[in-house]
Amino acid sequence: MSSTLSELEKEVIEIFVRLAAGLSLPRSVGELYGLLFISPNPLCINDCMNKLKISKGSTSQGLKILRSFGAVNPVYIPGSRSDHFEAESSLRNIVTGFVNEQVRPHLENGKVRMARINELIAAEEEEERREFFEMRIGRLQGWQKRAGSLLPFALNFIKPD
Amino acid sequence: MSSTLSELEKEVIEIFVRLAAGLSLPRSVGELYGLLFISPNPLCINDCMNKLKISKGSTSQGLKILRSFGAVNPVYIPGSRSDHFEAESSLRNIVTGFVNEQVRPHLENGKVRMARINELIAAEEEEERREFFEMRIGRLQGWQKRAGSLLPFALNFIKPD
DNA sequence: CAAATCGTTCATAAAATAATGAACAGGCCG
DNA sequence: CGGCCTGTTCATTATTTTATGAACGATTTG
Repeated sequence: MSSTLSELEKEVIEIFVRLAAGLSLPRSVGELYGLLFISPNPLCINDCMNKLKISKGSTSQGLKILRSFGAVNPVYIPGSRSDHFEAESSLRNIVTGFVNEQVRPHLENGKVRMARINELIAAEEEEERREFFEMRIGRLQGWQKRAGSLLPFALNFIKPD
Repeated sequence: MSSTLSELEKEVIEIFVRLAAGLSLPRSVGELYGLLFISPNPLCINDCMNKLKISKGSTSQGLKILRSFGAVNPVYIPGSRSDHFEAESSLRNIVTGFVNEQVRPHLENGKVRMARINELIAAEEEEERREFFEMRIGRLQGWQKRAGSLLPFALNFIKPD
């Protein structure tokens, strides 16, 4: 297997590097996914680090992250001692994994905070101010709820592939 | 006007600080929006920097970013020489602005790249490899298109408030 | 069992990002 | 005009994030 990147590989990897940046994931994570996405065969850690010229640590860490939301799957290769990986190619699976891992926790956390905020508002003496606060926080809660309901909807929109 | 943050303010600001982190925007941007969101009156740069205890530079920069996608609007205050700002409270306006500024450019860019990638694939001699590449890139384009059509749809889902 | 292979972890180095505050430009008022 | 107030910019500093690679435990091989 060639240890340098083809033009095609470079181009595809760049797409995912940019995507990773947009999601504020480390660049190496984008590189790894891009490489695996366009690779006809599953690759092991050594293949990845050689082709991408990144360190073993980054490779191990990056694949761990990718596995954590199911963007990459381990593949058993008979006769090889190393773990191999291939890119999960179902967008839906990846997005679902990503949302569950990285997005939902924040939404949950927000809900908890709201309880405290509502208490604080109730304690406001001056009526006009209290009403303003209630209005704004009401809106905030509306957003939260809407985000919560948009999510499953969006996931559904990404039909089963 | 008090120059220290009330409990309520702190709590609300924290919500937006976290949100900003999620969008990988500077913390100061979250602080500023949170402060304005819960403020009954428009605030000027000096108000903001005093209450948040951040530098003039950060304040100026942060408000610039917030204005860039319409999360904050300038308000004319008769008799004051400083610009004042209030939070835009229409989620839809903010999300639309944010998507147009920070998301769409990436999608566009991706489309451009695809042209080059398709050329590269066409040049692949070995049939089996070429077919694999076509399959994967086809999928990639499917994602792109879907992301493009999900966006306006999601914006619409956020009804006019 | 000794040597080699594999993968992870973690202290450290390097790089990227954000905050600071002084310098500056423009406007306003006396 | 000259001092004063506003807000922006940008070089520098501080902070945070990411990458590196050596050390390690686990596993396999001969």
